[in-house]
Amino acid sequence: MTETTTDPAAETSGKRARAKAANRMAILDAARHVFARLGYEVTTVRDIIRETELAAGTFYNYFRSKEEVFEALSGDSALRFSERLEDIRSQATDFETYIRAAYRAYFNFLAEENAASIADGTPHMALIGVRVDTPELKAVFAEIRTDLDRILGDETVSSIDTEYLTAAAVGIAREMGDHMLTRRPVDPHVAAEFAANTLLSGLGGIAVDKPGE
Amino acid sequence: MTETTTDPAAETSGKRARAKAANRMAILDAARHVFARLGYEVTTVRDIIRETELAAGTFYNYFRSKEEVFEALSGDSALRFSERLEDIRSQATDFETYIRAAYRAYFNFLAEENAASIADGTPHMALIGVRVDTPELKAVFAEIRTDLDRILGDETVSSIDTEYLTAAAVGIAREMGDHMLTRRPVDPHVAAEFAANTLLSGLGGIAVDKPGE
DNA sequence: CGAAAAGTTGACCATCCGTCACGATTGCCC
DNA sequence: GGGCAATCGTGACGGATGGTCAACTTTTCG
Repeated sequence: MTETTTDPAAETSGKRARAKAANRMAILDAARHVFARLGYEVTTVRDIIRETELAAGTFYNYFRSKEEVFEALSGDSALRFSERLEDIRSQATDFETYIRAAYRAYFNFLAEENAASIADGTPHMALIGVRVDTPELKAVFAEIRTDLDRILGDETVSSIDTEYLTAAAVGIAREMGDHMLTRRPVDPHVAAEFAANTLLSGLGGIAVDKPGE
Repeated sequence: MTETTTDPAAETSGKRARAKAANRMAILDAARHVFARLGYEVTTVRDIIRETELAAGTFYNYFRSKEEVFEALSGDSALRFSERLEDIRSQATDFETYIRAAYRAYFNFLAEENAASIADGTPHMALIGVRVDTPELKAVFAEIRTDLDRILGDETVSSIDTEYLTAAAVGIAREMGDHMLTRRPVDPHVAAEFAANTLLSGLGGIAVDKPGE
């Protein structure tokens, strides 16, 4: 009984751990706001820490640099999307179903994550001009490729370059996503259908433009 | 005869203009090297200027920041590609011909521009992790969209969302381009064919994988 | 309760950015 | 040629940021 608090993932075990979590969260929140207000490039670590109650030195107990904060934010985002992909993966067994569901999920996700920025006029991080490939993002791409490998392995005999196929699918999503966010109103459904039709049938799939329905 | 040197675009009019051009070129060359050697993010203006014979203050007579140098380099690159697109535009009158030629041109261009980086192991700027949308790049995208507007206007009756179509085409190119550059050997032909088939026919176009020829 | 551990603080030094007064070089007119 | 005005390069300087660290405060736990 020397170790009573053996809760592995206890929500708030001690005062120390609670403060640690709160500080980390405060820095991330401040960073989100400052990035949106000043722009990522010109933001300094001082700008971020000034938005909190903490001292300059404390920042470096949590992150090594401004870039690492960005990656944490971006990583969280990628992780949240990865969870949605999980559901899609388990339910879709053929290529078309998977692709349609994945694009729907992605464009909806993008619209939701940027809902605040869309309401006021704030340009969101995706549109600031830089696009960073974090490890978490690459991990999501790898998951998608694994999914495609599995699905296409069942479906077809000819060998397909799934690395390129994944790249094409991801490229369509990323580039179209930027454009979708600039439109008013933002319509994830239209974007998802367009993207899926393109990847499934190319120009032919989008030219006929759903005759019925 | 008071104005003898009325050459509008004279190559090297005076000593002053020659030095100006040489200095600008020296800074751009130095920047290219330093970006490749140290990485774009950590490079400072001092690092760039130290690679030249110039003083620190002189840098700011030519560029306002490191970012502006990057945009100049990237802008030049976009302009060079735009010239190739010019030829394609004038020759291609249908969608398939245009798309195939454009992808071939792009992936070849990408391979050529990064030939040096491919030879030694230097990771090139496209792969450093950031991707910046310069005005010149956006201009090229706008050109492509105009081309598609014209070609598809002739070809089909149904209205197509050419903004999204351009985004999809561009997204495929950019994302696949990154992957192409990581392969050894770099094969622009394969990449171009894959990209074109995807945009033209979607999965169907790449699954059958050219039976003849 | 008291000592060790963990964490916070803010000052500190090195570095970088962007500016600017000064000096040198060039263009130009007589 | 000679001399003046404009242009441009120079390098030091003020301001600001990055990252560190010794001292201090708070929590944990025996």
